[in-house]
Amino acid sequence: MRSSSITNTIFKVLEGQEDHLTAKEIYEKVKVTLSAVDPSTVYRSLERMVHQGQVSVSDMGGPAVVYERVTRDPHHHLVCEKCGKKLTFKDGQISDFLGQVQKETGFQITTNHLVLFGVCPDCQKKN
Amino acid sequence: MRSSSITNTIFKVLEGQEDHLTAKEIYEKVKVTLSAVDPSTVYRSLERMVHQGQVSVSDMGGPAVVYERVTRDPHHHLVCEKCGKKLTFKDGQISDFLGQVQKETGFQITTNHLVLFGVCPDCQKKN
DNA sequence: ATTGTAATTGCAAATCTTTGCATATTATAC
DNA sequence: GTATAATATGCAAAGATTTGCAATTACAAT
Repeated sequence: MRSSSITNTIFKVLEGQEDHLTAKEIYEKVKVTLSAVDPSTVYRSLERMVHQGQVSVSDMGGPAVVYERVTRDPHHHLVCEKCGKKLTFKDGQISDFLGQVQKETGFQITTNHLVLFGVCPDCQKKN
Repeated sequence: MRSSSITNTIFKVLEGQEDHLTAKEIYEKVKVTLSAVDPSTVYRSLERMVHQGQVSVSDMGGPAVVYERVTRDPHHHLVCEKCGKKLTFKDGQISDFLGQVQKETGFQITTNHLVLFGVCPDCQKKN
């Protein structure tokens, strides 16, 4: 596997960021360092990194899917549809569930960043 | 809630279809009936229908997210990353899991069409 | 029926993302 | 090191999706 300059720049952008970023946001931030970079290059690099499992892509209910660096410490989210509040799960319970699915289906599960949607307690009260 | 002509046409398109459809595919099919319809209208209607819980939207690993009519009989998928093979779960085990999440978090879970990714047994052997 | 209000639609333009192709870069084998 | 093959990049163009705004349509209350 070759290591390209853009790949490294994308990694840095993702690491320097607490939140998840959309493809366009990543392109904007990469452009600060590599001002001549073409959007298509960033989009293609992201696609490659997702395919290689270095980066996860998820629909978090926002206007576009978001990307995040995959780490050794998987986590998952529960997002409130009404107010956007985000809960983060540690992997424990989720991976038990995924392990069970794996056992029953024979599939080797690769999902590493699950996003569930719901309505949080506060928003439930408001109805 | 008012019922628009486009909403009904989209429902018919989704019902007459076994598979999941992308927004663009839905637009193409709606245009057969309503030839003058604007793409933006279809995209906005889909967004509305998702927001109202009539339609689910999921990333199934394809080039774009896909839409499906929500029914009383929820189901979920396990998709092979390598060959695209799709397994369909009945709601049983998944809803147990979601129920548990609901109990632990207080969130009322609205996720009605979960998609997990993995590598199927056949593709595992090929490595 | 008429009026007032809110939701829906079409149009045009903007924005975001993808694709085809030629060039450049990197890795591999000799 | 040189040749060869594979991968990555930029550019331009095409395609998909979103947005702003004005006009239309549906609904509710009178």
